[in-house]
Amino acid sequence: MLELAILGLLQESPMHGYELRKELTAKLGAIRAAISYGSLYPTLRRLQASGWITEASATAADVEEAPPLTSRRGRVVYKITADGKERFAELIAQTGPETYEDTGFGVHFAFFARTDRATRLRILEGRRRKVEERREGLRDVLSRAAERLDAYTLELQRHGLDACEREVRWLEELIANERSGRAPDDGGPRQDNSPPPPGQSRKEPERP
Amino acid sequence: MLELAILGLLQESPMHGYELRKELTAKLGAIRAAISYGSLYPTLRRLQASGWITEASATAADVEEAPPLTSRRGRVVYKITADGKERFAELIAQTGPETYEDTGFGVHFAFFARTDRATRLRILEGRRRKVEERREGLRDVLSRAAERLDAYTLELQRHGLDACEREVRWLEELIANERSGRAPDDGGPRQDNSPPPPGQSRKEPERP
DNA sequence: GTGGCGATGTATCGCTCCGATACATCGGCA
DNA sequence: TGCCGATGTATCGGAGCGATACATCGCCAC
Repeated sequence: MLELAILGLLQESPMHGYELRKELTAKLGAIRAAISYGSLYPTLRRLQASGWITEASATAADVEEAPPLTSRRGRVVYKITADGKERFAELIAQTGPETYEDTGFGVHFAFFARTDRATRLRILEGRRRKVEERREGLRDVLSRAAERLDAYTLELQRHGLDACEREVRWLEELIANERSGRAPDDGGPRQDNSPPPPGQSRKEPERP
Repeated sequence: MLELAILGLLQESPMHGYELRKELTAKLGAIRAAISYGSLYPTLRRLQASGWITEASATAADVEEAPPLTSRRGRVVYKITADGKERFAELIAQTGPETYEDTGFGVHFAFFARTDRATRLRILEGRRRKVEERREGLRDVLSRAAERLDAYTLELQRHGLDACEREVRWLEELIANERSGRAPDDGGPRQDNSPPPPGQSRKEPERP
């Protein structure tokens, strides 16, 4: 998942680790806590070994005349390669079981602007199915096993059930919007060729 | 976290691995997917090595007195020890940063019936703080960095923000109930000294 | 009766990711 | 001048997951 997110961000512009983490946090803040460096750096190394990204030290220009005695460690700027872009396209389009899990879904959704509509629909519907299953599981527990559980546990289940129901409704809306050709926050359908979907975004919405 | 959950469940009755997983799924279904055996068995081994639980093979004789749905199979039944109960009490009362994380909070909450009121309040307030911080982070992104993000990413943030606001409200209610001495789903206050939380539970609510 | 099949049951392996920790540089300001 | 918080790179141990393997049980179709 991290691999996908990193490739997606580097596609927008080259970055060094610290920056990458901040952008990652901003983009994925809704679905997970800040990424750990213990995940980030090893993943960057792996991506580099696979040839999806390259390293371009920023020291040369920055420090050129005064790097002397102290072991000045330059920032390492990572840049996506052509292979990396291919890899991203492959990852973003392929859907497996974990695509519908909380984190997996969130990451895929965060890059929907770079995903084609058919894939978007597939993912939204897969996620809906997943959340519906979870919802049914919670309903079962609440109706069939309620007497075995204490009041706090039941309250937890109720809260979880509520969250599931809300998410399903949210997904239904998104699916309906996709089918009718609207962007997530547009007010209505578009049948003309005016400024495409993005609402207030300055990023290109569909195939970049 | 798994350690705490297993000790908590085994406190109610001895169980074998498969059963434990099912109970775990029922109890924690609202906060996490089914536990993996790749986590469960190694943890059981660790708990056993530490002396918190003991292994009691359920063969012939055992099965006859407790004949649920199973038969005489080479199952391994785990049972909590006195040390294990102490360990559980220690874990359930101690709060660290991860106590307020999604999973950590959920597990602690699921055993609130075995937690004293002061600790319950501490945890609920810590969690509220955590979720509020998350909420502020999302608001910041939505107000300050909105133009940098595409419509889908923004929609994700909005949905996350909504979930945060809801959870804070939920926590406020729970905190108010705790302060006024009500169980999570009771209809009114209690000013006598009858058993604190249990609602309709048949389980003993406080120190067993 | 017997063959298959889904539920029950125990177990391991490789992997991803996290949290803690260490260390170094930078700009500002007291 | 000295301190501090933000920036920045990096590793280590461990928790938990998903895939996989394998064995037994109860039951129903053939």
